[in-house]
Amino acid sequence: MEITIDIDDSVPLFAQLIGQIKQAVLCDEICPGDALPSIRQLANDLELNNKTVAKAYRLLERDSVIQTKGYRGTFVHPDAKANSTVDLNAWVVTKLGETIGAFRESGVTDSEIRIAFGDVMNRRSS
Amino acid sequence: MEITIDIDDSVPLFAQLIGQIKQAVLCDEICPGDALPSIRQLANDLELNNKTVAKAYRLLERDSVIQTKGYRGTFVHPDAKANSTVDLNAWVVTKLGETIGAFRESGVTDSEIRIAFGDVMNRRSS
DNA sequence: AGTTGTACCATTAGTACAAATGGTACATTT
DNA sequence: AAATGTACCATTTGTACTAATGGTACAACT
Repeated sequence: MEITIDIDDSVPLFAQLIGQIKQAVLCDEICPGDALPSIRQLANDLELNNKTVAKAYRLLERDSVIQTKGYRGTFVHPDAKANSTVDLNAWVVTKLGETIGAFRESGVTDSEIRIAFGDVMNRRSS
Repeated sequence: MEITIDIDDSVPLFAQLIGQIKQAVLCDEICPGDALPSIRQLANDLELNNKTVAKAYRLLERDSVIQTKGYRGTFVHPDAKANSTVDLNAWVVTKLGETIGAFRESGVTDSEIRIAFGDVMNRRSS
């Protein structure tokens, strides 16, 4: 499995990582059960910070593309192939687009939408 | 009708204006058909910039609280009282809260929600 | 002992936007 | 001529977030 990171790309590093690992799963370069390099090791190979790789792994595990088994390492999830095609973000964008579209048609200002968005995001996290 | 603007308030100046005019409508201090001070005049009285007052008037007209009749001036909308209680922003916050709540329950990161939000907002404005 | 994922502490640089200000100009009515 | 709402040009200040970096520490396994 070859992973290439382009620092000059506008796509965030952790996002590039996620994309390439998903791609590798879809192309059968890595199969369910296969072990993935450890966070520290991959970070070292790609000359990235541990946190950057850890962030990618965290997101990949949430999407059930990989499975972390504590001290035993990280492995490709059994349903990785199916879950790599399911783009959670695409669903969020679509759903959010519908909602915001309705606002705009009602004459709500983009500025007001942004403010409301900020309120909603801050109220629940505190 | 007395309007008080507090520069030190965290509430934006134009928002204070909107709130106070709506309040004046609800309290019958100003009634449908009444003339409102012109943008320039009100800005002068309150020591605000023309644009700030114009912004408030623009939003108030969108909400059908006031009615601008070009060169003849600005007047209180016939349905002002009803429209002053309808808070468009509250509806936006509620609806947006439901949508975002669903995202969060699906494990979507706040960060990802923000990114998706940014994508949606930029798609149509450009 | 060494490695695993993970959780805290923190800072830096960059981006994006809100809010407000300022000036100029227009068409149209009184 | 004066006033109306409106539209465009622009800048400044402050905030808030992202992305990435760095360091330290933990419990549990090999």
